[in-house]
Amino acid sequence: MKPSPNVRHGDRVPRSFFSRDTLEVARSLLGKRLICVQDNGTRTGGRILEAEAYVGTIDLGCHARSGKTQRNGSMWGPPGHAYVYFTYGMHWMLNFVTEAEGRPAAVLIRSIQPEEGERVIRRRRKDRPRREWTNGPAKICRALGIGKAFDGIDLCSADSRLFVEFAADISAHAVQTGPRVGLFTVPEPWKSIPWRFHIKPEDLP
DNA sequence: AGCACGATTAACT
DNA sequence: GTTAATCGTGCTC
Repeated sequence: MKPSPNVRHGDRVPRSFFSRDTLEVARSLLGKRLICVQDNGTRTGGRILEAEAYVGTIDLGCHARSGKTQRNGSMWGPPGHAYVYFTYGMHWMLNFVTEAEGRPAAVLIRSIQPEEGERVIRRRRKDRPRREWTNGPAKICRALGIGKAFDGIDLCSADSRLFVEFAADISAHAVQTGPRVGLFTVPEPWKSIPWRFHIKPEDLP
C-alpha cells in the first residue's frame, strides 16, 4: 500500500487497509507491527515478516472452500477483524479478514520479528532460542497469547487488544514470494500458486 | 455416533 | 530427514 503522506509510524492501520484485494493486503502487511494487549495489560508484538493470502470459495486451499461453518464464520464478516482457528489438535492460527463483508478471505500471519514484551515472549516460548520464538503461525499465537478469545475481534476499534501499526516502509524489491506452506492435499493450481509473501529480517528498515 | 484429517511443531535419528 | 503429539471440525454412515 502506498502510505498517504500524513500517516505516521505508530498509527493504527485503518479498516480501509483490510478492505482491499487480499494479495495486496498480504504484501503490504510485511514490515508493519502487530501488537497484542492482554486483559492484564501485558503487551507483546513485532514486525510482520511473512504472510499468506487465502481467497474465497474458489481457492481450494482456503477454509472457505466448503462454505460457511461455525469455525470459519469470521471470514465472512467485515474486514479488519481477526479469524483465529484451531488445528492439529493443539495449535491456534491468526488471520486478518480482508475484502468486503460477505466475501470470505483472509491473510494468515506466519512470522514476525519480536520487538515488544520480549521477556513475556521468552517465557511463553519456554526459553527456546530467540529465532524460534515467532517463526511460525502457531508459534506467534503461543508467544503473543492469542487463542479462541481473539476470534472475530475488531482490529480497527479504538480500544482493540489486537491491532496493526504502520512502521517504516520496506523496499519493494525485498519482498519474496512462493507457494503457500502446508497445503499437502490441496489440488493445483491452488497448491502451488505463489500467494506467500515474505521478507528477511535484515531487510527491515 | 464414528472417523479421517489438518494453513504445525518439537523431538527424534 | 522422519514422525509422534493431540483434538476440534466436518463429512459419512
